[in-house]
Amino acid sequence: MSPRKSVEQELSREMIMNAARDLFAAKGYAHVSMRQIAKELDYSHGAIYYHFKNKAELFSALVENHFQLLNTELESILNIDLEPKEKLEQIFLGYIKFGLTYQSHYEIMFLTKDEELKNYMNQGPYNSYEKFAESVYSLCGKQVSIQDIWSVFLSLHGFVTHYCRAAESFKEVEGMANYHVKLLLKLVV
Amino acid sequence: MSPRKSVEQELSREMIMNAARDLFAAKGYAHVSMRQIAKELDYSHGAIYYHFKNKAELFSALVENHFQLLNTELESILNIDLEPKEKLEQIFLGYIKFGLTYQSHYEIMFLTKDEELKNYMNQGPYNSYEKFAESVYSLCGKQVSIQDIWSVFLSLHGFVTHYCRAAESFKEVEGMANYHVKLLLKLVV
DNA sequence: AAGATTTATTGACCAGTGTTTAATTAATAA
DNA sequence: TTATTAATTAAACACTGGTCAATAAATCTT
Repeated sequence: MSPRKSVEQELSREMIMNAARDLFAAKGYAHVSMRQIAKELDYSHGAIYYHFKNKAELFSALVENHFQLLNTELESILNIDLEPKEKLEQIFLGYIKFGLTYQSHYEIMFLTKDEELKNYMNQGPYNSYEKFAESVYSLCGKQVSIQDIWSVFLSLHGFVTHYCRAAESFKEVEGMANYHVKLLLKLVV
Repeated sequence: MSPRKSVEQELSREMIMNAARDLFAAKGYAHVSMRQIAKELDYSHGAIYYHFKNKAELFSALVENHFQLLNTELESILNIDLEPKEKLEQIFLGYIKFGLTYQSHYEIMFLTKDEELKNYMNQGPYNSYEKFAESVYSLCGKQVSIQDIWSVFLSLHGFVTHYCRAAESFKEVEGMANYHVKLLLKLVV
């Protein structure tokens, strides 16, 4: 029996999450096994259960993380010193950039179909949208309706979703993204 | 051993596809087994293999079907006697309606992540988009660019995708759909 | 009615799954 | 140095999955 290996860095929740994230994103929740994740890390699959109760909990820890990241990104754009309209544009673009830069995250956050997982999801999507909507609302003055914001959000979501499925990087579609954003901007200002 | 049952209607490709469609849509490709499909039909799992080579082939037969249906729907809207602008609106709305009425189909057509399945997909999505884009182009005159059409398509796609994931019926979101469509219409006329 | 053909059932195979458990070892504290 | 604790492993359990060969029944053909 091969003994517990002596390593400088023990297995950690973070290491597991990093490995799991990529796998989940690439193949989807159902197609990734605990054994695969463990293999990626060069540990035995049982080891993961020391750090996470089960597969679903590991997954939901990822989701939690990703929504935080999105919120941070949006927040930081909000803090840049720009004209409202410019800022709005950057928010739109920032949303797309986030989605396509962290496709793995985005898939997990918004494109998960699995019923079992939905039970593990919390307020994440709702909170992130709230933040987005409030930002947009405050940047456009009053002449924009809640519905308009929602429509714009869905339109951005459509862009990200499509290119996520095609697995294209943000760089590859940056031109298109700029165009899309400029077009949508017309709807709210 | 229970004998082969005598029925007035033998198992057919169509019957299998009908059962499979709903299951695939509800749970996704990976979560549906040949045994489940068979159970739904009250046949043994082996029977399906007489009609389809394997699971992937059954799935791709569905996809083929669904794109045809979408094309037919768009075609029939095109043939209604309406003002260009009205027609355009109906096309947009028709797309959403299709997506949410046949959520099963839509999932399979545009939201399938599975790599294995992608190999089985043909020109379906491309052809359907072509039809959509040409219709839009011809209905708006020349002042609309290819890029604009693509952006609008992605925006419709975003709407459908979101409500597909939430599993809401077209009736439930019809008001929202109308609003979304009217908004997008501003971008092309 | 007999035989040939088509369609279904069964059961087995093998590969894979999430999870739990009992060892077992490495690191740490006393 | 020893005892203790934390981390890891291998093995087992109890499944589910797709696929297919053997077999049987129903139907069609003659």
